[in-house]
Amino acid sequence: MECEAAVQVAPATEGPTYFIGEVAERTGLSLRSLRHYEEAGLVIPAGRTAGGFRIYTDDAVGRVRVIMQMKPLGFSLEEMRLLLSALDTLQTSGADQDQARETVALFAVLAEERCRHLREQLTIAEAFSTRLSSDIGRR
Amino acid sequence: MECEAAVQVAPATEGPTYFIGEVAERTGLSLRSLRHYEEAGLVIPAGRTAGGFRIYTDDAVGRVRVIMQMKPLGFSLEEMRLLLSALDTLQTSGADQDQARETVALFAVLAEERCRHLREQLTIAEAFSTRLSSDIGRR
DNA sequence: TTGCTCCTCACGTCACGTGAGGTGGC
DNA sequence: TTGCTCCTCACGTCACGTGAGGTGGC
Repeated sequence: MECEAAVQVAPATEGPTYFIGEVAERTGLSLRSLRHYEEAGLVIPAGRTAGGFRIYTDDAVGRVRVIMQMKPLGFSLEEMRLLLSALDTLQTSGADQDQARETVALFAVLAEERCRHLREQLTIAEAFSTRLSSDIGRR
Repeated sequence: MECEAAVQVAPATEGPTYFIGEVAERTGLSLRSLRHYEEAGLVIPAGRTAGGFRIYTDDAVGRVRVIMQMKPLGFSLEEMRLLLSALDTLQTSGADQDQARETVALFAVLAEERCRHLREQLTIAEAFSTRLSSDIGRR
């Protein structure tokens, strides 16, 4: 086997670290989803062990929670990536603050739209549920 | 080309008939979705023209509307097929009335569960939307 | 050393989207 | 006859699920 650059990265941040299974347990997601989120550039582990095990920090868990909040609103992983990136920029007080603020503002508008849509769907769903119940009773 | 049994089926039921485009317009679905629902056994056209055009009746439009109500609740097409079939049985007063009623009752329970879940998701989504708005304001 | 956890492919699935190339309806 | 609508493949996409075969962590 070639030396696949199994770099052991000591996480620069302090605090507890987790293997993928612990993150899955804390969030209720599958291992596959977490790996898929890494592939999509959404939740990158802070490092890897010498053996290749993903090392996550609390920051990663926080990002997963944002993803789980965006899911019901029907955002794509690519959209989530954009928002998470913008939120990062706002937090780290780096460059492109204005750009990031604009992106977050855009998502705030989108989120409200989707909330309205979700409320409509709930109304439809409740009507459907009621209809089914009455269908049973009818003879 | 072999005689592919291009059977011209005069719809037995009375009332207006539609080509697929008209059904799409009335329901807001794509042509592809309607064809997919036929493949899945959900919405079968009442017949075909000699040239192979799908002929839909108002009954089909009704079935599509049920599908669109079930969508927000996250039911699979297979589940929708089961429910539509059971509702058909209840309406046509044919055999297996009890079985059909049981199926509808099951779906009524599932629908209520899903409604609760949808309400939870809405709550989460609204909290997320609020958070985004406050993130913009913060400096 | 034994298990349990983790790893990377890589194909499968569900509900369609999206052309390509051809033909019917009025 | 001209257009617009419809037809059937058939491959693509998105967000993962699901093994297969192998190895790390304690």
